[in-house]
Amino acid sequence: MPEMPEVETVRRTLLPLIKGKTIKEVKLWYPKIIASDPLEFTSQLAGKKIVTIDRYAKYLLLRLSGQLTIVSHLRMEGKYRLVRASDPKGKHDHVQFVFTDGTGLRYNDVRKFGRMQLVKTGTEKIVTGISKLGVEPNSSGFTKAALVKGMAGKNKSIKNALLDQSVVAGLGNIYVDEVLWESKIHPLSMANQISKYKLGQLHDNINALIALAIAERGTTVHTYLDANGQTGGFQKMLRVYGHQGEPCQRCGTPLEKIKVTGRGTTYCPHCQVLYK
DNA sequence: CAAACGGCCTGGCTGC
DNA sequence: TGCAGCCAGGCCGTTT
Repeated sequence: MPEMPEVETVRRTLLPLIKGKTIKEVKLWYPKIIASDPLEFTSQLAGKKIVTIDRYAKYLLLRLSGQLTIVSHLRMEGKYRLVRASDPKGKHDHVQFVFTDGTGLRYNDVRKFGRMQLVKTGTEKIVTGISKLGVEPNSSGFTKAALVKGMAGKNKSIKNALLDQSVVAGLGNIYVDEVLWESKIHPLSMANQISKYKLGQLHDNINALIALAIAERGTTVHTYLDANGQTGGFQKMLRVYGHQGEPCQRCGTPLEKIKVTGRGTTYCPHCQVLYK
């Protein structure tokens, strides 16, 4: 499940594969992946060149000539890879950008959750999800004060508040569990009841964890691969996610797995403090 | 307005 | 072996 470190790794590995290439045509094998008008998507992209790739939180922004941007969200299992355009379509290949040099950028997504949308560059905020995003870890806007203020307005669990993207943008289920363990905060703690001091620690841990995960090229737990088909390396550093029943690495207490508003949540019942 | 919840999807796993 | 049922979970639209 790509979260911000995985999406950043995709951005870095994909860019050199496609930068400067010109789109000849777009094949939509499963049009529902396109959140904007599919016909307009294919017609507008013909003849456009890949200029660069940016990222905002978990969104990839493919910058094209003609002031166009493809906003792409991989959701759970979306993947990009470069192929020969004539290669047979795989079972879960849904979109192909055919380049003038005979190669093709394939979008593959087993669960079909991912979405792409074509917007005019600079108007990305018209995309529903982007309009509601808070600040990214390790960005200038992500200050301790911003985290404290954001959480003060959240009458829900810290787990839920970190997953909703409106205060901190880019964390998903894995890194939220990891950072709450690191910060010794129980996932069911109410976001607006956690002390300023504790939120300060959480802030520092979010920045450190995300930076480390990006340096490790993300986490592969189920099916995540970068644009070169490589796995990440952070999974070996996970402390709680996927380790339910094993002893906490700090205190030895068996880690527990619970549901927090429908999401699997692993934590240490002994050393993660409940604020309520 | 914020919070909660069902739906979207397929494959892997469990239990009968 | 077959198969129903559950789980994985980010985000969106709808309801509360």
